[in-house]
Amino acid sequence: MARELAKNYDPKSFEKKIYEAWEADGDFHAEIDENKRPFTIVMPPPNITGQLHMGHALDQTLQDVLTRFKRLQGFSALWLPGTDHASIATEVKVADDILKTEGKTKDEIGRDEFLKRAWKWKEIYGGKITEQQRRLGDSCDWERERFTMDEGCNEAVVEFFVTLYEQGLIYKGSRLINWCPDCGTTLSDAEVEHEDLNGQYWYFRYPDAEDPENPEKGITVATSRPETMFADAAIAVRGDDPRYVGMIGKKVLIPLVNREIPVIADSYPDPEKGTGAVKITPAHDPNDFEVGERHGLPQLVCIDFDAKMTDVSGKYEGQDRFACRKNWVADLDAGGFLVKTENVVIPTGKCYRCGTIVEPMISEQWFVKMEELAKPAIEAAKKKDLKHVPDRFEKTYLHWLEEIRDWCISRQLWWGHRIPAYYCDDCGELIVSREKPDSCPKCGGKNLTQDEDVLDTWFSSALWPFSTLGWPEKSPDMDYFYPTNVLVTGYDIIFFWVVRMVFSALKMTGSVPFEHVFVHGLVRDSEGRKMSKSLGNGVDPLEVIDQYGADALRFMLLNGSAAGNDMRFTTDKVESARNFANKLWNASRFVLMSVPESGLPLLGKEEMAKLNLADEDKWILHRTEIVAAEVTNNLESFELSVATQKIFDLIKDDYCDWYIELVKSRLYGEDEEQKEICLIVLVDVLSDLLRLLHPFMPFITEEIWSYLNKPNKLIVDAWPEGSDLPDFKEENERIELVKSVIRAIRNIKAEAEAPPSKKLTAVFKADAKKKAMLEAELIHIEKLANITSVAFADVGSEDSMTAVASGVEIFIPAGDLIDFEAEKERLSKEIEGHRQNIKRLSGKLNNEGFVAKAPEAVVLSERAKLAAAEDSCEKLSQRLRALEERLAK
RNA sequence: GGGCGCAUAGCUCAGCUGGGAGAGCACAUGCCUUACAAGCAUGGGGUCACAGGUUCGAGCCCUGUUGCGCCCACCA
Repeated sequence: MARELAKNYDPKSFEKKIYEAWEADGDFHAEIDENKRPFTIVMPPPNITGQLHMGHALDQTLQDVLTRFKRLQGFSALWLPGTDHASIATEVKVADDILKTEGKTKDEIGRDEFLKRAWKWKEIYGGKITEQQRRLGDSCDWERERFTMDEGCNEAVVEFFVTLYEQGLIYKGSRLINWCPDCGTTLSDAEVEHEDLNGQYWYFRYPDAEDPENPEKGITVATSRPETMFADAAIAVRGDDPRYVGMIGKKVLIPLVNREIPVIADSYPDPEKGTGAVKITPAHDPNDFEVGERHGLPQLVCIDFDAKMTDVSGKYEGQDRFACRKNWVADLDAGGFLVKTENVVIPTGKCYRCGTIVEPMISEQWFVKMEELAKPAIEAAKKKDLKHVPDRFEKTYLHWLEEIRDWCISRQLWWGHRIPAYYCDDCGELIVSREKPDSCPKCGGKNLTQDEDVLDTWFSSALWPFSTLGWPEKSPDMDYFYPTNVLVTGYDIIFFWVVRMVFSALKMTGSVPFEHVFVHGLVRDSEGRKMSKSLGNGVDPLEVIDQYGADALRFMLLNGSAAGNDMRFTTDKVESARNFANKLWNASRFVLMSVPESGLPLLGKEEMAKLNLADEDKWILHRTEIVAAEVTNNLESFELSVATQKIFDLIKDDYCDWYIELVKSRLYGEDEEQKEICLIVLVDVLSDLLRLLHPFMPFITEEIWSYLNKPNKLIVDAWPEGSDLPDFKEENERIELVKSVIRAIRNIKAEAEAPPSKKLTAVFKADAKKKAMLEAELIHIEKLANITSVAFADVGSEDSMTAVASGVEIFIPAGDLIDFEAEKERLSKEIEGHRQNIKRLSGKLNNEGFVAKAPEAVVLSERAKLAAAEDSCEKLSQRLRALEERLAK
């Protein structure tokens, strides 16, 4: 062959070139093709603010493997990429950037100008991440790339919002919400992270309104947030709590404030907790809010949106909530109202973006009513229309849906989809509409103002699997590619995103958005810690790619971690993957070097079977076929790491370590016909290996493929689907026998520390059948075990080292190399091993239960093992006795 | 308070529906053998956390225990 592979495997020299060729030729582009079956994955859109990290690398690699596999299988495989506008995260970054570079705040710059900057940001950083994805080898259809805030997505969001509103599933209301004082916006429940903080309970006495000076009277309550006392509306106790039954209906005073509040009976207080009496602050606690609703209590607000105290807090007005807490407690203590304190762990809600402690606030916001929407999503999982892989994650999914509360979707931000609601400036009428109305339908006024707020990012992400395919239009893509097949994502995002996509899709498209949810874990650092910016322990995938190549990184991420489990990133593993790539490179180089200038005839499997194939040819063809079938199976069941391991073994062990070595004698021999035959097989099997490995290591396989004079590129070639080759039973048996004999001889020689240059011969004692098998393969044994000559005899010379392999007794006359004491020990150890094996097996076979109940095949195979062990044991024992006699002399 | 995961070779981890444990790295020994020293060959090393149970048979299924980790939770 004219071209030879470069001497060294250097991924840098071809990865970029290969990717550009794929992209330029449109190999990633999926067309609607009625002759093909569709396969669709919609990519979880990375945030435009982000850099590609190891988590992305894993997530994307998994998707790419599935996509490339299906593409090779002949599907019209669509992997649809895109990025997410990431409302809060981006807004914070852009605002920081403006403050840093221009010294202006968001408000100073104004909404319109801010949005212009944000779009510019998007152009710069959104493009960065897609460049990084190209480095990884992502075979996604860039022609269909989308953005969660592009026109189509906006249309989908408006349609979704208006539809839900019209059906009464979106409402605006004054409810208790999570407020981040730092980000200045509401958060959904999912955006609040819980952390246990050391805190305390303060026990304060609320004096009896009728006898305020009497320290024996009144009610003591515990609180972890004393600063909310200014907004207390009642003290609640259980109606049947004997301690407080007499107080119900009476009034107490908020200490120092001296405002009267009632003592009410409610089911909420738990007599076991605290003092059994609870202060009720409807505007600052979700439970209290509900109690307040039940009893018609006033909703006083003592903390404002900046986390500062309001005017109901008297002299504390304007103080920060935590500063006030400190001062207020001191004042209460001085006033004699502090009964005691108790150190406790307080579960605290924090903003998932900035870590600020979330303040529950009462506020008028937009909500999605969840109960009705959640039901079909629960059903879909239970009916297995939606399948989680591994299935344990279904629990996470169901748990979230079953506990779900109404979803607060309005955000006090600018960067995002603006809520399609309009207010009439004249009469205050609220209009929700797909288009901005010309006039107020109620009063005819022309002055309409759109709601200032934008929607939660996840409100648009929820539509991603279908908004990207053209919905709400009845697009051909929707008909063909939807519902999608697989969603690949980390377990940390199931409730943020997966549940929302499912219920949104069921509502709007009438079907689940994807059939499988393929869940993966986190990539941790080498010590098992989460990679994080603050720890500075993140590993940049691009640096790894620069050093080892994208294929090595991908292979490392895929190999040796079970689905859904976290994995550790170590350079060891990347190196090992790179070494494997190097192995394949060199094996291919060897094959290509051997192919003649004139080329080889291209034969199909059936034609090849008619050639005068050697045993090893048939063996490797068979092995490849078996592994191809297994790997297909593994990939279809999402067992990607098992699949990589099998391909690894096939290439390294079977092809490189055995087949290539077995074939060398013919390749370097004189028989031109045999030379050509083994080259045909070498190339054919190599082609299949490249096909099998391509989804995992796309670059190196495509690069090597380009040297094989194939009519098309590997990426669009075909998956090895199996053929009608016979099973080559006898040939395989012969090769396995040869392998085991070679291993035994190598073992003996290694034990004797014989250098390979030492000329040694071998004598075999074998029955007629095995003798015939071995005679047919002698050349291999001589070459691979480094033996100068082999003879068959009934007994080996006394100064031989001995082993038994598959019933063949092997004698290596080693003369001066033998240390007889060591040889004796070696034999004894070997015999002991066999004896234990015999004991175990015969025990098993003497067990009537086993013989009666175990499958026949198992019994037969155990019998065969026993016979083999007895045979080996017997032969080695004879040998040992002879050795001992000789030593005795 | 509820749920989930993990415990297998010195280290990092595989092990599909139960039929006597594998890989990579590390270690030891011998090799520059014309694809590969980013390599080749060979070897050592495991009561599969513990205790019960089911089964002819358990790393795998059931129950309990211990240790580590994660998630959820309205947090007097």
